[in-house]
Amino acid sequence: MAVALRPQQLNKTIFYSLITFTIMSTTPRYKSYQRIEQLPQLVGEKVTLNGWVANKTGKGKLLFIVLRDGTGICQCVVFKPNSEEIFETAKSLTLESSVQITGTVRSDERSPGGFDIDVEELRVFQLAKDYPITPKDHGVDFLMTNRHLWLRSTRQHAIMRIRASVVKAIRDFFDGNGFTLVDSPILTPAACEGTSTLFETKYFDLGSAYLSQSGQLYAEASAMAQGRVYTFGPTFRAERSKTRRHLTEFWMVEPEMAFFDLNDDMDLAEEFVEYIVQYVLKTRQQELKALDRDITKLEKVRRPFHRMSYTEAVEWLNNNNVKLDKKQPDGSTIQIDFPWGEDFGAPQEEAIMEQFEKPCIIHRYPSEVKAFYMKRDPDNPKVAMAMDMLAPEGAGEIIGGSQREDNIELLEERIKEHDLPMESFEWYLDLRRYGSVPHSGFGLGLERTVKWISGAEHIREVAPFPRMLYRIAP
RNA sequence: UCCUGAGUAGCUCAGCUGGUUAGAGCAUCUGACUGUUAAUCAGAGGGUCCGGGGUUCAAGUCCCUGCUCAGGAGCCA
Repeated sequence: MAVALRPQQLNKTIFYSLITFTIMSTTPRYKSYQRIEQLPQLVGEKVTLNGWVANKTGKGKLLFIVLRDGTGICQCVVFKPNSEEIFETAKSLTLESSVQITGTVRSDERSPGGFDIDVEELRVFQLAKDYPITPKDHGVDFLMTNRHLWLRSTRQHAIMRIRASVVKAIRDFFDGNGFTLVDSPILTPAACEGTSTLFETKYFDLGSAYLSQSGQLYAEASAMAQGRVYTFGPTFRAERSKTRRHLTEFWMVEPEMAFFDLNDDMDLAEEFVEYIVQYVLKTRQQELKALDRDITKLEKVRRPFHRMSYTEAVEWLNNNNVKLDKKQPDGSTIQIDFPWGEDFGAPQEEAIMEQFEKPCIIHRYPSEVKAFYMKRDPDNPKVAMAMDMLAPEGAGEIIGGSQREDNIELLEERIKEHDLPMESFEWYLDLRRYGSVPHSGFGLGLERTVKWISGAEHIREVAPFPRMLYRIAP
C-alpha cells in the first residue's frame, strides 16, 4: 500500500540530510558568488555579487553604485581613502556596465535595498557605453524599440516575475486537480472557429497551414481520452486589432472537461481565477509593491463572483440608460436602447463592470453571435450555453467558454449554417459518433490576466517580446 | 479596415498671427563636494526641425503628398 510521506512525517535527520544532499549534488558550482536576495542572511559576511550598474551617484570621495542582479538591488559603497584604485575604477563605471563586487554586507536604513556593501574588490566585465534608457521619462515608441533593454527596468522586471507566477499558478491548479496537460498543435490545417483571420504559411506539398488560434477542438478530443485536460501555449490571431488589450501572438490556457455542464464550467472558472490571483498575492508582494498595485482590490477577488445572464445584462443596460451608438446610413450616429441579440462591445462591458469589484460572468449569449460548436440552451434555443468572464478595474474579458454541442445532428446543422467545410470537421464529428458526452471548457488569456493583476496600462508590457499589428521587432 | 492625434539634440519636450545665429531639462564630457536616493553646483560639446514637393522676400511654423508612431472602434483571450 502506498503511503504519501509529507516532510513533517519524516525523521528529521533524514529530511535535512536529504535537503543537504539535494543542494550539494546540484549547486556546488554556483557557490562562487551570492545573489542579492540572499543578503538578509549574510549580514556581516564577505560576499561576492555579480550584476549590472543600475545607478551611480556620489559626493566627493564617496561613491554609491546601485547594483542589480535580477534578484534585487544592493547599494555598494566606495570610499576613496580606502583605495584610490578601486575608487577610480568605480568612478569610470557607466549605467548597465557589468561588474563583480566583493565586500562586506552591512544593514543600513539609508540604502535603497536595506543593505550596503563596502566594496573591497571591483572587477569590470564590460564597460557599457551610452546605455539608451536613462532613469528619466521615455516615450512608448522608444521603449518598445528598446524592449530588449527595457526588460531590465524595475517595473518590467516585476511584471515578468508576476507573469511567471501566473503561469505557475495555472499549471499548479490544473496539475493538482486531476487534469492532464495535452499540447495542441500550432500548425493547423484550417480555422478552428471559422471566423478569425489566421496567419498562413506554406506547408510542403500539402498547400497551406495556419498558425493555431485555439487548441480547443484538439482539447475536446483529448478530453474524451483523459476526462479532464488542459492545453497551454501560444495562439495567433491575424486580426488587425490595435488596442491596449490585443496582441497577434498570445498565450492561452484552455481546460476541457468531459461530463461538465455550463454551471460546472463556470464554477471551475471562478475557482481557477481566484486561485491565480491569490497565488500571486501570496508569492509576489514585493513585485506588486514595486508596481504600486492596489492589492486591496486583488484581495477582494474571492468566490463567489458575480453572475448574470446576457438577457439580464441587456435589461440592466437599458434600465441604467446605457445607450448603443448606432451608425445611420447617412453617416450620423444615433443612440438607441440596447437591442437583444446584439453582441456587447467594450462600452457595454465597461458599463456593466463599473458596479463590481470582483469578476463577473455573463452567460447564455444569443446563439447567433457565438461560435458553431457551442450548445444551445435546451430551455431557450435562441441562446447558447456560453459564458464570458469580465475582470474588474477596466480589465475586460479574460475568459470565454461554453458547453459544447454534443449532438451530432445539431452540430452538423451548425457547421452548414456557418458555411464551414464539413470534411475538415469529420474527425471532430467522430467525437460525437463514438461515445459523445456533455462537455465544457473555456480559454483564459494569459496576457490579459497578467495585465489585470499587475495593473499594467497596456498588454504590450506584459509579454516579454510582444507581437503587435505594427511591431514585430525586437 | 475606419476615426483621431503626433513626429524638433541620445531621451522628454517648448518654440505665439511665418521674421536675426532653433531653446530648456535630463543624458554625455571636464571640474568641486564623506551618505547619495531622478544628488547638487560650475563649465563644455551636441540639430538633415521625419522624407519629398509647393506657396512666400522669408517656412520648424502654411498647403499637398509619402513614411513612421500613438490612442480608440470593430474582432476577440
